[in-house]
Amino acid sequence: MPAHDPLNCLSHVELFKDLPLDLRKQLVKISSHRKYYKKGSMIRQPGDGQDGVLSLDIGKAKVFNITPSGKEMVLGILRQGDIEGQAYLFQKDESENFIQATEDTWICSMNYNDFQGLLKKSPDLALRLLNNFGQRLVKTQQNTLRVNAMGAQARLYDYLLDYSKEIGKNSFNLPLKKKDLASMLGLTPETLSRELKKLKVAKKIDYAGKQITLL
DNA sequence: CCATTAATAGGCG
DNA sequence: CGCCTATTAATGG
Repeated sequence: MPAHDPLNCLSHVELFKDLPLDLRKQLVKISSHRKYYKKGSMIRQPGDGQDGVLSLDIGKAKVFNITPSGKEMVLGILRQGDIEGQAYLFQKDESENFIQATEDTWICSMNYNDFQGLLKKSPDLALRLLNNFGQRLVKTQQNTLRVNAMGAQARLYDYLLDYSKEIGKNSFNLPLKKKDLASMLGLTPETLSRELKKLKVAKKIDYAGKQITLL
């Protein structure tokens, strides 16, 4: 792995990408850069005492929590350039969720207080953060709606359409394991597997393994 | 190889 | 539809 360029790392994050140079330099100063997390290791979990916002530099991670009945509920996934932890701007609590690396992953993180100090200096940054947070809210609401009001096949198909739209391709690889996708959609892996097959038979999609194509 | 995890299939409530 | 179990595929040492 080549030497890490802090400025380059920030360029992966849409939130920071176009900030004035001096602000980005300040961001670099207050960040901890490219912490390595082996595949399968926990990046964060409740009660670990970590705070602040983090950005995923390289790799992939899933955000989830455990339901009262002891089952894992996947809330979402983080891909390159995604940030997580804005919630600490609005509530002082530590993370209630688990974040686990699903691949070998490098994380850059920023201390909460330092980050907030920078926010005060940059209305631009604050505005972007707010928008980013708002987008996430919409996504969360959409998914809640899906889980509550749609049947299994409908919410699976809806998710696929959504994701396809997000990355701008109608053929793609699932960014999660199917069991994790099932968890995120509130399905069992078995149901997901069956509904995928039904969609295939119905000629709405085609797939092989994680490779999905919308028809 | 063996062990573990993921994906799929089939049966049942 | 979820839960359970069995079989198979894929992965890792």
